[in-house]
Amino acid sequence: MTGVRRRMPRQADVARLAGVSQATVSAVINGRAREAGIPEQTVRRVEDAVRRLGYVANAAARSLKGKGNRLIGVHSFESMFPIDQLDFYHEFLIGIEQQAVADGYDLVLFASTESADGRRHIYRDGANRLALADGSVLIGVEHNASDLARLAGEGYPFVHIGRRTVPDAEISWVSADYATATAGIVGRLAALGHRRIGYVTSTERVDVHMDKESGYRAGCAAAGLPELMYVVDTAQVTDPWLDAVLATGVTALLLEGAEIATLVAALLDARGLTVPGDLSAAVLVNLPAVGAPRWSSLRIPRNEMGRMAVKLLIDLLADPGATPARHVLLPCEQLDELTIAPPKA
Amino acid sequence: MTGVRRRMPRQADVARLAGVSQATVSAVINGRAREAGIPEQTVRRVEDAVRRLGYVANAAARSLKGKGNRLIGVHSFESMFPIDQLDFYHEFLIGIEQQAVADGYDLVLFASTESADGRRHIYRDGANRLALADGSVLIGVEHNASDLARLAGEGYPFVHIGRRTVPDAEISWVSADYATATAGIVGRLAALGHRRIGYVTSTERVDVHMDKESGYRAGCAAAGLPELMYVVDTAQVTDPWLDAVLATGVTALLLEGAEIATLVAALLDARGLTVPGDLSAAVLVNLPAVGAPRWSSLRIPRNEMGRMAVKLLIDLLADPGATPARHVLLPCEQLDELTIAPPKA
DNA sequence: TCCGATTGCTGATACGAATCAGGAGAACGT
DNA sequence: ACGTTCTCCTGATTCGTATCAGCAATCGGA
Repeated sequence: MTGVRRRMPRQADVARLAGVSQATVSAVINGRAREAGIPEQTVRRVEDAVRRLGYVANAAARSLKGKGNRLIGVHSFESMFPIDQLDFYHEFLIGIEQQAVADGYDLVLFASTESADGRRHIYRDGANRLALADGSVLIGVEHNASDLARLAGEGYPFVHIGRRTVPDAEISWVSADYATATAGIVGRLAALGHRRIGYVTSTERVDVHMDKESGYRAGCAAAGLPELMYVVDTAQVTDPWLDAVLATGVTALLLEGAEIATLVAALLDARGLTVPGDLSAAVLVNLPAVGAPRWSSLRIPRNEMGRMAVKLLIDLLADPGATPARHVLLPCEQLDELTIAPPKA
Repeated sequence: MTGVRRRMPRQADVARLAGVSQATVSAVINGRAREAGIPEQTVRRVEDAVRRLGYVANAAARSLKGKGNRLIGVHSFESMFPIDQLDFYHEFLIGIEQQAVADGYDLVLFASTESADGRRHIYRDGANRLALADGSVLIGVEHNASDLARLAGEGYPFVHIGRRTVPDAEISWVSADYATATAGIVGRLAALGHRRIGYVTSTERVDVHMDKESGYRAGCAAAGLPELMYVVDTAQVTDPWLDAVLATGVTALLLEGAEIATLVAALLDARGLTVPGDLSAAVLVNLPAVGAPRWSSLRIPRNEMGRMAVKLLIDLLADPGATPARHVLLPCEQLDELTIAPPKA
């Protein structure tokens, strides 16, 4: 830094130099000169003074006056830049940033609310940090239903990435359309000739799981197939369990997540069964692009979700009165058919 | 959202609820309660009201009054989350976020200043957007010397990631110590027996390049070797050029960046020369962890640089008066010796 | 010549928080 | 009983900008 931080010139200084009032300077600077009926002459005098003094508008004062400060908050319930899941938040952020740029908003990453255990809270000292921004996009795998409910109750505008239902609160969200995607996979398997398609899901029945479940049911119904659901936690995925599953005559399995998939793969491998030779399978999450075993799985449109969340939020901000919660489902592609094939004859 | 979006509560609202004056609320909130002789009783009443209303200080008003708002800006001259260079900004951001969390600051990503051509400016409509944050960390490959000089001239506190010299302005920065790293590689090559070590650098002589050059010179001087510099732009990296280079009897080459390295590799390959069998080589940048050809190269401590930039900035903020610019060089490791070997006998 | 409209501004005020001078009331000393 | 000190606050003002009501001067028309 070169100089001492000398007092910045303000509109009053410009006004004095140009021989007009501060209000006139404001009008000229904000391009309201015509509208305010200020002649070219005066405009030039003011612009000249601005240049001579190197006047720069004070952002704080400006946003204090104006309604918002064109700041969109981004809050996650975990560290935003985790080293081990590089692409998880990253892709959402790309989308969020793109849309923010497009609409002329800046982003505030709320990081300061991390407690000793690494979890992040919206409220600190009982105060809502997010309120600093005009509105916020929340991302989080973890639930923090009470924070969410409170936030919604306060009427603070926010959009959640990922469907979230919280008792006593209507929350706006953007989500991937898991239901349709899951139904689509069931349909695809049915078209290939599968008649008994199983669905292995997790015991934590969070919103995402419920979406997939309803998609599975819809898919089975549409294809006239029986529902064969297996609700397990990872500790239960053992040989006897697999025996029981296979005994039901399934020729294809939908698997909830990477962990279950890995376990099932190991068990199948141990008894010499191949995928998709002996059994078709698809994993209902977005597996990382690189990484050991490849599966038929889903592509979650993270970038689009980020973009849409910001769009939705800006909509919400523009809407002055009370707004019902809004929801957007984005199509979720099936990635490929690596581990899907017609049933064994 | 459930409720109508009511006006954000202000200190006056808190005051009314707590049955005190706005001034008292301000004192309590700023921890000046003792000092102002406000009894525990009243403090608790105020804190209670704050909590009940979900009051949060208005950042604009606060910074208008000359107080900080615990916001650190991050500004890059290009898009912060570019798809093609996933790890470039990302690692800096990890470091920046970590340090910000540690010191209880939030981050503002200044994205809104993107012009149609995708470049980002600090000034928009003549106003310094960054002024919203207490200080900023700037990252950028691109130069925008005039913006930087202006910012420095205004006395706005910022730290640049990457060494930047700008005429007529003293800029604080954090940089990788390219000079020492380069000298180290020269030394290592000399120790392996190389007597003629060439240095291929780019015609854009920006600060980073100058650092490496001085390291190269220092390394040569220390080892008593001649300086063999080749300043080229990529269009010049052709067969005749390589002939000329090899004619000088070099047994090892330092290469400025990935692009030059790729071109040189292709030319060497075409004439059946191997690296490091026939020629040792090292690339003086941080090559991506994954990607086709592996080279001996540098590891730039991006995480640490991000952390240090924030630390430095917070120091700067704490220092009230005029501060001379501060500079930090972080050690920059040589990654490995993949393409370095003793000279051919 | 007087009325109304238009031009070209200005003064006052609000935004929300911080700060400072000061003041009411209680407690204490003499 | 009266001055002094303390405790616990409050009112008024400030930061720099935006906005709005309004005003003086000029002009056009009848």
